[in-house]
Amino acid sequence: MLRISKLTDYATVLLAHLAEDGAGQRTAVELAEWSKIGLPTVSKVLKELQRAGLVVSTRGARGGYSLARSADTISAADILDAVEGPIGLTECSIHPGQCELESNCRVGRTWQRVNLAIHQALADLRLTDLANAEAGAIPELIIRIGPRLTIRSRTESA
Amino acid sequence: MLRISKLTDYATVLLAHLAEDGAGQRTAVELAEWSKIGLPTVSKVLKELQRAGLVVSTRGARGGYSLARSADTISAADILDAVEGPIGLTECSIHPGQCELESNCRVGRTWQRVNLAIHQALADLRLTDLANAEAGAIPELIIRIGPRLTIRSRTESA
DNA sequence: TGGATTCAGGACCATTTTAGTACTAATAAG
DNA sequence: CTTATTAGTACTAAAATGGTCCTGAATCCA
Ligand code: FES
Ligand code: FES
Repeated sequence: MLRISKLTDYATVLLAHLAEDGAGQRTAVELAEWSKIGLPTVSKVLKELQRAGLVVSTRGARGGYSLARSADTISAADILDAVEGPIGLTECSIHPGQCELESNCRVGRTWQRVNLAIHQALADLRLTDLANAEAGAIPELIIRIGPRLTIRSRTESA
Repeated sequence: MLRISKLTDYATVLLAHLAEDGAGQRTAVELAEWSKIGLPTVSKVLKELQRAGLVVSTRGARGGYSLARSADTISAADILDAVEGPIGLTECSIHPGQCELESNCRVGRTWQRVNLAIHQALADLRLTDLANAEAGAIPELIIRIGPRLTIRSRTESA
């Protein structure tokens, strides 16, 4: 359904680790060893995260990576966007007006809305929540599809 | 973010057309001409939809395709599942226990939940809604992530 | 200063997925 | 029997993904 690339999963794992207490700064090598992911791959992911501004890096001896901001302020959507880029839902959503089907097709716009809604929901899901999933501390979410539809979440008392 | 393959988009377009008033039965050729999608591709998509039980087909002269059930009872999730298959969110979700990272990784389960939630939301979004998106008739959605989190949608008065 | 460490930026390749095509068989109508 | 139409499947081409490697730049420290 919703497919998350391996790279994104790696990113989440790594970020979650960086978010741990006292993790502070870690080198790519440390992270690779800890995570059992290949070093080049870890490097690549971290570089992307750096470009996206989710982690800060220090070069040179005693360098490494650490979170750019607190885990509270990093959302699942941030991670997705960072690693997978702002990819459109359909071809048409990228080049509007160029699609032959556009006249017939009323769907594009709706998928778009759904996409947007999901994105917004994920924007409310914090790294903290991802990391502590088992603890179950997941906060309230509000999603809005288009001008009319709202999706809202709240914590149920189990 | 959420990426929908072209094929899925085609499927939606075609289904929406079949759902139109008085559409009844259409041949693959008609649908191809109407939609401006290549005939072989249209064929392929329709065959998949047939296998998934979303459309029924009649062979031979005067044959064609039509919806297997009313557009009310076909959900966005059905379409996704039909065309894209029941693909897991991450590698690990498919082969649990085989992943080296599993010990470190607390994320998998959460992504899983998110995925599930989205799927459920989409299960409440009907073909009817997709087809009439512009009319804005989008109903209430309820999403549940795990035992604790609930995402709920409702129609806002604009 | 110079060497060691560590990230930055690409280029690059292998594999998998996706999209699309083609061909043959089956089924039904007339 | 002939024609219309879907079913099944195999195949190819193109793109995305996952992963590697190399070269250069920053930083630290002796
Ligand atoms: S398929 Fe192009 S606009 Fe819907
Ligand atoms: S990456 Fe395999 S369990 Fe999370």
